[in-house]
Amino acid sequence: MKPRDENKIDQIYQATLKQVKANGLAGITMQSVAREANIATGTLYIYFKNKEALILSLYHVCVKNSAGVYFKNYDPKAPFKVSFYLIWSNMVQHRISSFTESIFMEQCYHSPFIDEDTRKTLKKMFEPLMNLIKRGKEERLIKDIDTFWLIAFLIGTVNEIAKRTIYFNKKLTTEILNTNFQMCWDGIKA
Amino acid sequence: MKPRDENKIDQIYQATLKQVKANGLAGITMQSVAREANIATGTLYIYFKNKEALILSLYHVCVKNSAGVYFKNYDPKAPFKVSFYLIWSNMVQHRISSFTESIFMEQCYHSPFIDEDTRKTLKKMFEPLMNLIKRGKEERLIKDIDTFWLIAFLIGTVNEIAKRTIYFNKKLTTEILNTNFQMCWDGIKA
Amino acid sequence: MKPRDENKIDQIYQATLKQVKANGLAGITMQSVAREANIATGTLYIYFKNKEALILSLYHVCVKNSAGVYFKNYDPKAPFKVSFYLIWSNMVQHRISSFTESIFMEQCYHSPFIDEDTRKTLKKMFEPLMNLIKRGKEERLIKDIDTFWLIAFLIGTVNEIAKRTIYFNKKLTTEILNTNFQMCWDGIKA
Amino acid sequence: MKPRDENKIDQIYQATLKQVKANGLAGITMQSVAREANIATGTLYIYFKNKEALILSLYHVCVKNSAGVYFKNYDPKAPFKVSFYLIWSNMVQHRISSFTESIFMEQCYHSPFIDEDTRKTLKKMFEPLMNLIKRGKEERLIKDIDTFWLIAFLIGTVNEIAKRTIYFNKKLTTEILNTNFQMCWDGIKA
DNA sequence: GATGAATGAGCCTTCATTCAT
DNA sequence: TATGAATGAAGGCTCATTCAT
Repeated sequence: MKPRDENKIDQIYQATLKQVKANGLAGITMQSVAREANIATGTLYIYFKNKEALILSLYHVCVKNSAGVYFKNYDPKAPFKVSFYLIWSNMVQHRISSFTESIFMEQCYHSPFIDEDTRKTLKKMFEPLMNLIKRGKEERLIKDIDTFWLIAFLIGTVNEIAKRTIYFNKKLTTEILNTNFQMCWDGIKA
Repeated sequence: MKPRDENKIDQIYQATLKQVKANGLAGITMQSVAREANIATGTLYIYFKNKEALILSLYHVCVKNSAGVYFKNYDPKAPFKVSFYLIWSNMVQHRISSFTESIFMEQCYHSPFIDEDTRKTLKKMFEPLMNLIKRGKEERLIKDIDTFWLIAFLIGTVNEIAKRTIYFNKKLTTEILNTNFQMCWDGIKA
Repeated sequence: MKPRDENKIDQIYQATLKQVKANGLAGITMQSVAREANIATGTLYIYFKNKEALILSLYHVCVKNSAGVYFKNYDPKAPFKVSFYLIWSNMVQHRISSFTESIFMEQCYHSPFIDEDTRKTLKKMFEPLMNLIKRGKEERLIKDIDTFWLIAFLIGTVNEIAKRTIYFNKKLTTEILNTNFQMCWDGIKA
Repeated sequence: MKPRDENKIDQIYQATLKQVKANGLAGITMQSVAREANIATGTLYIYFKNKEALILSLYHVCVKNSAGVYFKNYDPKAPFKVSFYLIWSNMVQHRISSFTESIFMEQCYHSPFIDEDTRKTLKKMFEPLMNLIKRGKEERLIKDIDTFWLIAFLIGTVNEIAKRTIYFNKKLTTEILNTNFQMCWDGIKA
């Protein structure tokens, strides 16, 4: 299942995301995805075994993409706050620029498509962040709270900032980004 | 004549929520809801015009429920931090205890079932919170940041705490609740 | 199955006819008939065993009504042409004034509701007419053609006059009636 | 790729007509039509948007067919009575040979499937006949009666002859045809 | 008898999947 | 490989009929 026209797979992914954004996960059909991707219905089944495989596969790609972007330019040797700000703002910006993917992932989370196993791989992608947080605690820069909750705090703010930027059609200026970061930092700093 | 069993509506609501939790919004069918509610398929249509009406109606009930609980015991004359803590912990606890409803609302948000209008009514329910935040700023207790982002910060943390409590099967002790509140408060306090 | 409120049966009949006129035989439902008749659905089943029984019963009533009216004031001893004119115009006028019933009967004719037996009873109701025609032939007043076709000719013109009067919203003046009769008479007279 | 089997449309039409003849318009279901046409239910929806579209479409085809046959071999320059006989007997014969279509059209007429517009196009198809009738009046060959009623007379007889030929299983010999025509002609001739 | 809520079989329609070209 | 017509299982919904009140 690795046919030559790799580019066509991306067409299918994009078509799927577009459909999910427009109609929700419940609203996508193989025909509508095919139509959106400008291919025949049957062609979908050359690239993906079935609907579940398509969605699962896209889900994995989205998760991998996220993780990749989150840690872009991350230098484990840079000072803690610099690294933390970098990752935090990477996350915010990626969730905004790839908001369609975020919606898709969110919708998948409780769907029958995603099984428990798939759900857990998500966790592993955040290990670099966990390690950074641990280091912050060791350096006495941030509160001595269970890393689990520190990350919850961090992700929660990131998600909501992204959501609201999109839904309320806000422009996320550097000033606003920094203001939000300030709250987040004040929340975790020792 | 058999009188219309008003409490049957609640049976249907509960059945719907259970199905959504198990299979996602995309996975519910009128038959599965009916089966879960121990009624015939046709009976569903006595109480709700169609599937969309059922979901929309349940959505409204959930939203109304939430707002009601969020501001339970809220006394606008109490000191700011007391009120803020009350509402914040109400939100966390309600989102945990009614997690199924939360999932449902989240899934609805991007579905074709919920229209723009419905989406906006949601906003109004949070006005008491907005007023409290404004008061906090006037009393110089919290940062002078756009209320919009202060609320984003607040809700983001609340959501993620609830999510993780459920998904990772954590017990939310008073200690953990307070630790999380501390982060949130440090984030917004002046 | 002869309950006291005979009047209610007529309500049901009228409601049925009204529904058939509005939506065709395919369009009637027991609930719509009940609603139109201002009774509960269940009540229908007190007066009629089931839907088929209701329709069949109404069909018979309509047929009987027709036959009754067709031969109203008919005196077998009156001169042939007088009798013929009387019956012919009775038929035209009845089919117009009871047009809803005519539609109903026509729609029934090819429906699964009406069986072969029922269909044949219709034939018997026209025996007086057949006898009159035979007499006309004996008196050498009308053509010596198989009575079967003479009646076909007669009924065909009657039906079409009635149909067009209704569909094209014509007013059937005595003049027009007589003009049409003239054609019919010229057609059959010896 | 399997090309769209255009002749399948005719299979569907024939299956529909057969079902209507057997069970009436009220009795047809998409599954029964599909089964009769030896295709899957879903295939019906490739060729017709829905049940209404199928019926409407078939109705139009039937009407067009009729009009085509009615005026077959009609030469406007031929003597009046010749033309009149031609059309009259065309009508009789077509209504008999395509009796299933006739039943279908009749049943449609009062159904919710056929709207007012559709009903009116029917009228236009008879314009050549109307012109012939007018010519007959100008040539003083037929009675000076409103064309509307002359046509009513004509169609009424045609319909009833066809109906009875079928229902009573008669063989329409040339002799019988001519006998009937004689009545019709005597009815309208000046 | 009268009511209308409840039922569930069955209808119309959709859609994941297959298959002939 | 690509196509899209064909399939039929399954979903939303209706409606004849029953039944508790």
